[in-house]
Amino acid sequence: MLQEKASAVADEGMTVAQSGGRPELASDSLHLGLPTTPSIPQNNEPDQNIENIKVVLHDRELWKKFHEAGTEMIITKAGRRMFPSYKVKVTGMNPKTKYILLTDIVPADDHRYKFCDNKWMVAGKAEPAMPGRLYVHPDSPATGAHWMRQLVSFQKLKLTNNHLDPFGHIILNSMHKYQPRLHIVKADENNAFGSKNTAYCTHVFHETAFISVTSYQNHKITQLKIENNPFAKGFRGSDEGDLRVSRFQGKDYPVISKNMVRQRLISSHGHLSGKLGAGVVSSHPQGVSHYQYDSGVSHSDSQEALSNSFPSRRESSLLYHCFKHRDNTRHLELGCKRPYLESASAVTDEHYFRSAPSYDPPLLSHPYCSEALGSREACMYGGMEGEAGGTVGADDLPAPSLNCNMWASVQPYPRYSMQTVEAMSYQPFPAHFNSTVSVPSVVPHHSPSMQHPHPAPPDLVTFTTQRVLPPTPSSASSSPSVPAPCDTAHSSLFHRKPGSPLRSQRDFAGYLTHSPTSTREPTYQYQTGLCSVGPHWTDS
DNA sequence: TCTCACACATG
DNA sequence: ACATGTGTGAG
Repeated sequence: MLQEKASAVADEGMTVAQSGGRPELASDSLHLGLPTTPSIPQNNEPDQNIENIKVVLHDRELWKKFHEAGTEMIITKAGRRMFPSYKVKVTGMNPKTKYILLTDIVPADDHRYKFCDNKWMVAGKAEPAMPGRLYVHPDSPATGAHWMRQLVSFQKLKLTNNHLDPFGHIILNSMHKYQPRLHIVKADENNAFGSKNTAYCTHVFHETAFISVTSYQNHKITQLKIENNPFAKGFRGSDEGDLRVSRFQGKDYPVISKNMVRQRLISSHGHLSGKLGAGVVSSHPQGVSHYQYDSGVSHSDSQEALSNSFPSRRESSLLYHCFKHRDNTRHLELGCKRPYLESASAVTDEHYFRSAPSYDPPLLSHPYCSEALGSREACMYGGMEGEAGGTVGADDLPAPSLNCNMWASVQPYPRYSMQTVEAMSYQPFPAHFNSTVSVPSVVPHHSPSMQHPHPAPPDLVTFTTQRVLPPTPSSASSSPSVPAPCDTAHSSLFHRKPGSPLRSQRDFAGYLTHSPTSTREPTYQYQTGLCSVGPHWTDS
């Protein structure tokens, strides 16, 4: 089950994310001695809790190795897991409070890349973002005690390049750079998302950024995968690093792959010196704080540690921000445990990526499906024929039986603004979401222009928050060439339907995304609701 | 660039 | 034994 031991976790270098208003370097030593806010009783101040949560990236050293070489993640039609897998150690939660942990993967910039001369180069403008989907950890919602008990693994999350993916996997464009993010949402029944005190935090470990590919480009990456991924053991050389016996095509003699040869020819080139961004922090009085941490890599010798084959703005730093939703509206129930949802990263228009070194739109609108399902099973999706035993989630859990469809959007915020979440308005999540609603067929992800927003579903949840300013302007801009933070983000949450075997995949064909909002609005809007999806994608 | 069947890996 | 996660290399 757990490949990793808790003890091992503690010792590994990890990037620590911590809130609380003070910036800290995410050095290995940090998370060990940090006191949790002493004066605050965890039981009384939920919002405080979320700020006290610390998250450490598991296996950070491995992530760093990949990062230094320019991490690549394979994306396939059927969905491919990430390796290294995304696992975190969480501390500082209120043991009794319930939280929902989820991840999403947002564009890291607005470029398309190509691998030339053994290095990644910008090859043009990015394709319109895919519908952003969220991967909700299958254990969600669960108590703080549960999450803190052991590593939280998102290893079952899968990436796909199929724009019409029916499995709920996270959809990405090949040859684009992405940044995984972790979101922790307080899901206490007394403070369900959307309620006055609901809060969530977003943690970003920059060493987990990667470029999606359909086949590995950099042989260094291939080797790292082979050397470290147990499933690729078969490709490991007996002793010689590069030699291996081909078991294919009946060959039984040592062979050297093309990649190896190519790689060797090009081999030596350090190139690129990544630069460690200084830890930067900024917080907003209103309750939103947005931190950027240094990776914890020593500034001295490892300047190049961060160098990696692809251009990157902020190497190895951790970005954290926490939002307190201060609205005074009703709240949603959080009873759904399902891994994938639409996220806030979908692109809306051409300006989308333009801005964003800190593409970190506050994402969530998280209307959870109603409670009808209390069990974990209930939340796993149905229609997972392709999935192993119905485990789509991170950890062997049964399929959900919910049928929810959500739609949400987030407005972009200015690049250098501080994050603030102010007003939120929201409407109750439709009850029928729980049941078996026929899901619309496909998302008309009218790519770029969101001019004509998808008609808002009758019942939708809308959160409007005030625009937030990114923490630091150029904070770690080691690469000026990579500009922009995402201006826009909108998210759509996807809910699977109950495990109805027959309807499975097809019915799911659509999740949706689409954001009606203009990129210039000063506020964010999160909307959720049922929506139908259009049949075509203009992918390109 | 991308897709597929394949041998071999985990669990 | 089975289901499923790997990179390969031809197409």
